[in-house]
Amino acid sequence: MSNYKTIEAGQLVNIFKALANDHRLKIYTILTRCCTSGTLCTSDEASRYCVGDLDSQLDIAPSTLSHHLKELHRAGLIHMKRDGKQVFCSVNTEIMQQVHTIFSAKPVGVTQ
Amino acid sequence: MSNYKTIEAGQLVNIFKALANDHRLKIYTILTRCCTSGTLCTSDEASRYCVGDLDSQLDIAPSTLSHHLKELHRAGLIHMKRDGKQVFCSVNTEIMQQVHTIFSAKPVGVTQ
DNA sequence: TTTATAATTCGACATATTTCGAATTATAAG
DNA sequence: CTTATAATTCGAAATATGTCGAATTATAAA
Repeated sequence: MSNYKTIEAGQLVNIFKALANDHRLKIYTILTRCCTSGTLCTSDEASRYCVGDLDSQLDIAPSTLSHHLKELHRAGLIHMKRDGKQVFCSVNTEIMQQVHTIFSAKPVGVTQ
Repeated sequence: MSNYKTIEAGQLVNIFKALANDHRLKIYTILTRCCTSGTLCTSDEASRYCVGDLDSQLDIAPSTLSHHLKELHRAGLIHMKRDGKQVFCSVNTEIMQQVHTIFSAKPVGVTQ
């Protein structure tokens, strides 16, 4: 009935599953920080990190990181794009917006 | 440095863990719906459901529901208060507000 | 006090998740 | 073509989570 965007309940639970892990939440947090605190930033200049750069901040095996990135990607939380030998990751700001909406209003914007 | 409220990273992961399950997300969604769609509602009149009422909507054993409610409560997402033989549950709107904040701005409001 | 109702705790079992190392794929450089 | 670098896939092992039924606790009613 409503004409604003909603997240389907099944997808929402996958989003929470994806963020329900220390390493994945840290990855998402790193990708979410696009600029230094106190500086200005526009919403669409999300930061890009290649997998190797993330790995250096995480103390887990590359295969484990790869698995976690796949989970975040499956949930639609991040973008992944190969550029030469490297794969670059960035947040999906659109999904971020929608999750934001869910926590903002009652009744919640979830279709069942 | 900032003087607005933040959620500590460890708590945040527990919040996501709590919501990362079909049954628990449904419980939270039920509690979040304080009024019928289209009617007015003020933010602090969150609905109260007793455990038995939730159970009738969920198709799980009472012991399982009890376990899930404990998880939601541990994460700080819901309040639980006994009134006679029954225990009534309602959302913690303050936490809801804080999670909302996390998805609204970059850099995110998480202390590490 | 005894009985009934509401909810929780406990222990056991099944399923899912996390993690790693080894092997593999993708790409670029020599 | 061969070698090096970046990342992924696969299989196995350890840990965590979800589920139930039986027993227990809390409260109210008879």
